[in-house]
Amino acid sequence: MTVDLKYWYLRTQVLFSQLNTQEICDLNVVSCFKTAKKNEYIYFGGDDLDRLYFLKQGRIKIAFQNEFGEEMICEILKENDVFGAISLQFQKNIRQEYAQALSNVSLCSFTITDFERILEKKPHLAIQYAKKIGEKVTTAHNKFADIIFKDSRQRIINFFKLHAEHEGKLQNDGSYVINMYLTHQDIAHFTAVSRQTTTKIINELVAEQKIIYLNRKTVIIPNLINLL
Amino acid sequence: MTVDLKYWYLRTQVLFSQLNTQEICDLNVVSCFKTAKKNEYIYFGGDDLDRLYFLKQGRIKIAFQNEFGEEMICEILKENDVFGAISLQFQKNIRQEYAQALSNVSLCSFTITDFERILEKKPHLAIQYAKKIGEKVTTAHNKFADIIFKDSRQRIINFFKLHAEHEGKLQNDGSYVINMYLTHQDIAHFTAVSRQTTTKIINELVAEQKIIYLNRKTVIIPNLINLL
DNA sequence: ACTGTTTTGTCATTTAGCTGACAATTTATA
DNA sequence: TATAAATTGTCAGCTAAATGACAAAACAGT
Repeated sequence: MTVDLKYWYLRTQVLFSQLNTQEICDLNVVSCFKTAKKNEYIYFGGDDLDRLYFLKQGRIKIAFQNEFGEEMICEILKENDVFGAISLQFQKNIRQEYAQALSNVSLCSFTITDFERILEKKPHLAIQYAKKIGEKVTTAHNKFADIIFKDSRQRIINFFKLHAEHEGKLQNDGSYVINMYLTHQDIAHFTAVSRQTTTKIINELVAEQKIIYLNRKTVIIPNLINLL
Repeated sequence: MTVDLKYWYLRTQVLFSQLNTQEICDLNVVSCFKTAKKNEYIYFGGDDLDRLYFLKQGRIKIAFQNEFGEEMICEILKENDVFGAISLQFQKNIRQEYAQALSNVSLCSFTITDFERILEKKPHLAIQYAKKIGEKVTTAHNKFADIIFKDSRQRIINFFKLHAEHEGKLQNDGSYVINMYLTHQDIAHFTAVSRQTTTKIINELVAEQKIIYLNRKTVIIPNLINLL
């Protein structure tokens, strides 16, 4: 990869957008660019416990598996999101967590020591980083409340709401068109509902015209308010 | 409060421990000290959405309520923990979250703008802060996996394990003595188990001698390995 | 167009844990 | 020390959703 392309990569990463060329250059010294194909693992279990990843393009999921291989999806991340050793510490207890590409992805990564060295020099970057991580806490707590307080139907409805907000393109008529790259099984893992129940509920929502599956990859939500 | 006492307060806060006197002095200008009695709310719903709190002493819980007033405990925090507007952004969607004192507490708080101004000048502090927040994400994700993968018994066992690690005093014989300031109801809210089931399971664990309730305020865990 | 694989659809059965209801016990307060 | 309040103990009945087991449909690769 050329140096120019590396500049461009980092410059267009929102978190790093306010750095000047010299600063970007400093970053490049220790940065590492990478692409991965759909379904590839970025890290799995004990891999790279000291690495921090910035998603440049594509979608990945952060998930856990239990001893029976059952999956639970914590987060679905898109461009400009960060994952990996986000607490900038070597993580021992994280062996059951992994990151897997949901599409072809491109990303860059740093070791936590390199990244910390950079943050030492760029307080503003450190603040932006702290904000990003803080948002993750809020997201996690909200998802938590969802699981505890809401039944399976409400959780799946909430999934479509969130997905419309993150992935949907708002049309003139107020509807959202969503590129649906997740299967029922994925949605089930994200909402902590069984696959069968997920299918049943989605079909109910389709029957109620609250969501429309044009095909397996395209969903329309005619009215987000009416969905809830 | 005297200036000297304020110094002491901040100096002994782990996060601020590496600052020199001048820097502490800078912090003091915008800091705000406060105490609260047991059961008092530090913030509730839409209160102080732009404030960040550092717990100096005591215990507080971060919890949510649903529309029926049912509670769910996200986190139980002790000295040196941080809470409130941790993402350093005015939080709109956080109205159902609140912080309540589980004991008499003392804490200091900053507005997010004041705190950010300080972080701008102290990159190291910003990094320490980011680490602290990062740990919250890990904690939340682990708790998540717990709720999804484990049954009520395992969740309650895990609660006692965590509580032993955070609150227990390790004895010579390998047992932990825990100051138990939480009721069955609190444990139920923390583990997302009903109060009745919590009581039943705790009594099972007591019968199995895995935990010993000396009285309602003192629990002994003879052997942490054996508990799991 | 054919064929294997993935995804979705459906249902009968089972179950973990909630709910409500009340008693017993412990702790706080007058 | 008496009384009220909070906490814990117990149980029968209920229910949301998981499970397992297939069938149908859609999709992907050749």
